[in-house]
Amino acid sequence: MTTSIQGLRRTHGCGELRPVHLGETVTLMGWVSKRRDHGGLIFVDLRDRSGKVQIVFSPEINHDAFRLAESVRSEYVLAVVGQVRQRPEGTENTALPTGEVEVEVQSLRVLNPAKTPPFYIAENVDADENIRLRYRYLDLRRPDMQEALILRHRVTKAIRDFLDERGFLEIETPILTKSTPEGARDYLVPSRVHPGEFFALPQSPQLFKQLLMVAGFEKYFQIARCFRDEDLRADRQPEFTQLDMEMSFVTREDIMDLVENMFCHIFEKVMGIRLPRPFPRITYTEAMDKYGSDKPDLRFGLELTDITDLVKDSGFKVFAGVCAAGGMVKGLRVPGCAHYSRKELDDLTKFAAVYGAKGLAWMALTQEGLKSPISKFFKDEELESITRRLEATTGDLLLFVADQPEVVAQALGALRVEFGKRLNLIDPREFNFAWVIDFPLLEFDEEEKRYVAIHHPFTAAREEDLPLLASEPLKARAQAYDLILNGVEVGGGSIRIHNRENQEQLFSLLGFTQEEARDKFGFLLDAFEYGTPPHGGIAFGLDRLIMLLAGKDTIRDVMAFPKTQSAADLMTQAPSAVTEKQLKELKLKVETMSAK
RNA sequence: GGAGCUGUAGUGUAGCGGUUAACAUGUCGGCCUGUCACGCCGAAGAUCGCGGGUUCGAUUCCCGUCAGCUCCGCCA
Repeated sequence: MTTSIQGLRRTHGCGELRPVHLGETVTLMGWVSKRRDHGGLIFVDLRDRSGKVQIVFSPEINHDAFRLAESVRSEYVLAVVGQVRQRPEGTENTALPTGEVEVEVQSLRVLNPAKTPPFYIAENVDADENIRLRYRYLDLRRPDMQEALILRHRVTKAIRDFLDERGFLEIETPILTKSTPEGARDYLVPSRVHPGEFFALPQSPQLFKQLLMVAGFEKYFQIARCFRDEDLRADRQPEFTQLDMEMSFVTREDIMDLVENMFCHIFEKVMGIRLPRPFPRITYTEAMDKYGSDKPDLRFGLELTDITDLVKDSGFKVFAGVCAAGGMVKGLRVPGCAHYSRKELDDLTKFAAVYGAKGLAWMALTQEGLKSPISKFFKDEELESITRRLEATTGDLLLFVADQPEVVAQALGALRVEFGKRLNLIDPREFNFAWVIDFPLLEFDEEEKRYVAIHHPFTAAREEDLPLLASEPLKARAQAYDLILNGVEVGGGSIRIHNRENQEQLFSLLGFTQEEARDKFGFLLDAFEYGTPPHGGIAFGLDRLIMLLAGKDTIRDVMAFPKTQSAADLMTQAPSAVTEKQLKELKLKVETMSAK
């Protein structure tokens, strides 16, 4: 019995068969999704990439095939030749696109048997992530994983078509590149030819794409793998994919306009959805004030309210003290939660504590009046003005955080999102795009006692804010923009610095000596002296975007072979130790070998 | 670096200071010609993640450790 497909040629995908194929003799190849053995009649759901179809084995059609089918099990790989026929009246399966027809099998070839898989190959597996990742090739056999990766292909295809149409060139940049300061930790690759020296894997193609602008390519894009050796999250993997773009002779408006058009194209082609344009814009300051986040989820309200001015002179020392120390007090009105128990409120306090809040004050507007452990510290008119400011009504719970502005934003911003979910204020079908603009150029890093770039060190300041760089650098705004979707940052970019003087000025603000700047970025500074066009660009986290389109909670579900939270590949067992010989060639010594 | 959750037949779960460790599903055997979560009968399948402690006795309580996940820090 051969296990090759010699002499056979697949004619259809399992999921393609319809009544129009009635009477046709077809050859199908695929996996056994399910076998139902009735003794004298065997049904098999045969699955391939295109879907499933029921095939029927009967001793009256082909006795040998029937006998062989008795030995077939889940995930066996079969080739069958048979005739498409109408299912008998009343036995159609409306749950299956192919449910009106079935294939009466005339001959069967078992191309490969299969061990019993460690979990079901089905739509909704509840299998342990451990097992899914270890047997990733089986996990990826599941229809919803296949759909996610097919969706991913269609998105990248739509992107390439769109950008090609507009004169963009896809150009590759090095994976083995130079380690640079700033930003994330680099993944390092030792050089055998240059012992003791290392390449770094790119955190992004940033510098190369700017140099492509210097080179005169004018419109560049790349679907680029990027690497960052930082701790993982549901939406962060050590290697991930960016849609990276850069353009010459453009303004911020040009870029934003192009990007909006591109997303409309993607959504129309892939999702069949027409996005409203233009995308709303919100300044960084407004986002932080109203939502406590630079990537607010705008699908629901629950805005934060500043009450610093109302409480700074109050008798409540906690609030007044924080205000006197340069802090602020903000409140969040949670509709209909005045009934929260002591325990629920304690849990909210713990929730806020994760984000650094030292406490969480609350007021409940119950039927019996205002309940709050802190109300006794306020005069009636103060309570009155607070509840009025928050537009509170009976049944509402008011939550307050008093702290430095960053802590208040983080803690209340997180509570806002939490209640958005708890109170079902979010429409899961909505795709809410927005731009966040006018980010500050710099922030002060308390640990390193120096300025650091919020976007990256190549971002240009807004023209009108250039003078501020010398006087009050923290007040200078950047020509930077982030694209957010449903509270997730899906992309960010900026107009870049394109002359040596401005770039050197920024490096010096960041605390680089001239020598350091020349050592790390000399090639860029040099390039700026050979006729560099004004340019700017943007990069998108492709994995995150696909995750949102696919309705998944983690980018692992839209990547073929992701890593665990400890940055390991459970299938290949990477990373792993290397031989002494390999180390020797690289002139490397490993200090401690943890025995695994 | 830190916090939390999870870890029990292949898989998903239940359980409890003393059990023959339960249920579903899968697997294996038997029966079954219209099922599609097929049905019926039967069987096998567990070092209760690992190590230590408390206890007469630990899967259960405590400590540690490993793995996975979520989050903070970190990261655009």
